[in-house]
Amino acid sequence: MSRPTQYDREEALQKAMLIFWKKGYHATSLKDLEKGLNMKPGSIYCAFSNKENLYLLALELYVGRSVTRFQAHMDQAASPLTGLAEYLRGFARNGANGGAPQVCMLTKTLVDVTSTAPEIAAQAKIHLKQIRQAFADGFARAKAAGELSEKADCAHLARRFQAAVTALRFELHLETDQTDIAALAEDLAQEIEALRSERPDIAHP
Amino acid sequence: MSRPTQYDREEALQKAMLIFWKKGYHATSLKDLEKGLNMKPGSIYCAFSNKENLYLLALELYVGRSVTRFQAHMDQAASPLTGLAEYLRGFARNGANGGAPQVCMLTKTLVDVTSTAPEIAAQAKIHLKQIRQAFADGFARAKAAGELSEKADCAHLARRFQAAVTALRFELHLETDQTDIAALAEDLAQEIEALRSERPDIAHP
DNA sequence: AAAGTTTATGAGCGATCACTCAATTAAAAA
DNA sequence: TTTTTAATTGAGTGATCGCTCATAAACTTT
Repeated sequence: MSRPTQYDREEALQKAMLIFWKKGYHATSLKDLEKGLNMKPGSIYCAFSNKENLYLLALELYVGRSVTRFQAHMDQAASPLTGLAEYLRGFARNGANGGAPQVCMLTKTLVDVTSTAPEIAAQAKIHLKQIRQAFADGFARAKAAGELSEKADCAHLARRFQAAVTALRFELHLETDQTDIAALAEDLAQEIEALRSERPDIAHP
Repeated sequence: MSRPTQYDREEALQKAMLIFWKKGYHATSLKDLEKGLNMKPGSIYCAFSNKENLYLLALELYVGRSVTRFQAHMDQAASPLTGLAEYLRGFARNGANGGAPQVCMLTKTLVDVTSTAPEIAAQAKIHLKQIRQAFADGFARAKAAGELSEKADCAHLARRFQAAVTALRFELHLETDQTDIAALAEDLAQEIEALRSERPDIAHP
């Protein structure tokens, strides 16, 4: 079976993700990665093929974690709709989810590479859709729990929710005052809670 | 007075802005600019000092136009609050303001350069604040017209409005279906109109 | 025309880019 | 131990990066 790898692939990938997330695709050089991963160029290419592929893998890791975190949050929420609203408030609390006060990596990717690396952009759009689907599932749960009107359009609400998340995370990126972010998050959270159906248990006509 | 310049400075600057806006700061090379402006490297540096300075000038041009366009829109609106709501709907209509279906250049800048070109990021934040102030002025006009409660916090509303614009323009960037963008814009516009005070002419207690 | 002044030119600067590959090293298998 | 197999290395690839500067060109003034 020959010589085993010296690095931990998962660990290297996670480091790469953080570097890419912080600096962006174009601004991150192989030198940055060599230093950050503590790997020589040859090893990086042996392990991850090339910069673009490494970036795609980093994106995948990012999305997987995001979805997992969101679902974990929803599972421990008092109710689906409350969970969604709280998810927005959460951005204002800890300084950010996972300790990284930044734009969503997918947003950053799409802004960075849409006109220069279309394949990466296409993949990022797919990932955004995955996350939006997770949000839609959350709204569907709220509907099933009678918190939303039967007529509520979950896909539509999910897009709006994602827009709110995007905007909030962009404010985090700007390092806007904590107070102002909290106020914005509170506004957006209340918009979600305002969707709560007044008649929680009416079946269709 | 010696040899006159061959190029039109304003025109060159506008072209540079469009190139930077499309590709971003890092991804735009001097070659791109040489081609786009039809100027040789020496001339570009003679006219605009360096890439960073040219970018800052392009940003300034962008912001000036954005503010002007917003104010022109507000001046011809039926009422301030209606104008604000219509401004959001406007993004869904023409495919974008000025024919450029993209993220706001300031958003793009901040995502692109915050961790790699701090001076540009700092300037972009100042510009964002300028625009937010223009939005706040719009809300102040609405308040003066009795469309908003006396207690309304214009600065706070302006930040929320700007967040809505950011999110909407990001959707434009994604080339989301026209229908979905229109639905999102309509939602956001209605949130603005929902602020309309039911008692338009009550002075303070 | 000649002198003076400013702009335009583009080959080329050193630095850095993403990336390669022949040589070396380290482990498992024989 | 020897052989086999794969991982690691890092100097070096050509391309491109932002940028410079000596020279040529175009205009006004004398």
